[in-house]
Amino acid sequence: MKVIQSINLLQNNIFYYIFTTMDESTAKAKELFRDFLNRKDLKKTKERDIILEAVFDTHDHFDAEELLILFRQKKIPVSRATIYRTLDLLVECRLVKKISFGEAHFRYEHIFGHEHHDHLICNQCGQIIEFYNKDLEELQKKICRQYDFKEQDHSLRIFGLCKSCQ
Amino acid sequence: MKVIQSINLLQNNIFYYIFTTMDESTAKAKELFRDFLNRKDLKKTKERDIILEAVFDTHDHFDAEELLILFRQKKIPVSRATIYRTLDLLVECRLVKKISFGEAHFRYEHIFGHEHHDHLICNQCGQIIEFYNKDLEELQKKICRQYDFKEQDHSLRIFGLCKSCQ
DNA sequence: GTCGGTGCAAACTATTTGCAATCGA
DNA sequence: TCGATTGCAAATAGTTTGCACCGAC
Repeated sequence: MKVIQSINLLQNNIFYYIFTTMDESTAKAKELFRDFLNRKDLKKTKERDIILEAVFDTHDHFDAEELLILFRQKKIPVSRATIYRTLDLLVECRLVKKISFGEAHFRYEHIFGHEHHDHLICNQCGQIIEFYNKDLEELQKKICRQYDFKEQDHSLRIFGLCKSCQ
Repeated sequence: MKVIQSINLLQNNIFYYIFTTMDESTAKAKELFRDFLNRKDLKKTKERDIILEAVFDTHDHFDAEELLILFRQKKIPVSRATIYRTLDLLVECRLVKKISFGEAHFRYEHIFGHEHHDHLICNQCGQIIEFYNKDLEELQKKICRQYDFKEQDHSLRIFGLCKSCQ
């Protein structure tokens, strides 16, 4: 199911009409984000809306700069500072995950509508392969019990060479 | 077995004599580092020696700034730039591992004389618990085979609450 | 109207780099 | 000797922050 949706931006007396199709999980994420903002007495702004949509449109591990470039290309006026501030909020309400792939900066991925997964990272071409393994999850739970540790999140990254780079 | 060892530093016409005890694994690491430097036609300098020792003295996950502070306290003249440059070399020759615990900077740990291990990280007090699980290693190998992926390294971090913070 | 939000530029943190002086082989 | 290494300070990359203005409720 797709939902047709429009955003109106008024800037320098020019209206920007942006029509996008929004899938169900984006719609659900929006709802959750709205609830989160309400709970925290924060305001719903068009910038936060735009960023959430861009994040859920990207089925990839993006960084803050990439979002900024995307917005500039599309002539959508959202500043770098707002991107960082909004990503923090999205991480706080657990719609987005902040991850480090061993680079000098952070990447993000949306997690709503996605199963938890881990990553295989190719040291040669940089390709990132997502995988999920049930046994692995079980084993980690077992390890946490051993150490009396209450797990909240985890991240397994396997670095090496992908099939085509070997 | 401990080895008594001395380093002489000549700086501003003052000799600094630093006597340290060096355990076997540090001695072995030094040897490996020396070989690495030889292979690469790089020079053995007192700074590189000092940094290697400090790294192997620390049984913890330190960062570059902590090393610098340590050297300043002990009045050992080694610059920040040299610390970063030498850590890169130690990572390259696989005596040291560069890890990210989700902070804005990197940490390092020496790996020689240590079994591979993974980390439980307490979100409350910041404590880092190291663990090793054989089944986990096996399972990861199996996953790599599934994806035709040649593993070179991996890192599993489980974030949550340690026993005393729950 | 009242705060909270935004954009901008400046600040800040971690890290890297250019360069002249110094040092190791 | 001669190129590699060092320390310094400046540059860079990523991110955060102060502040004046703007906008959601």
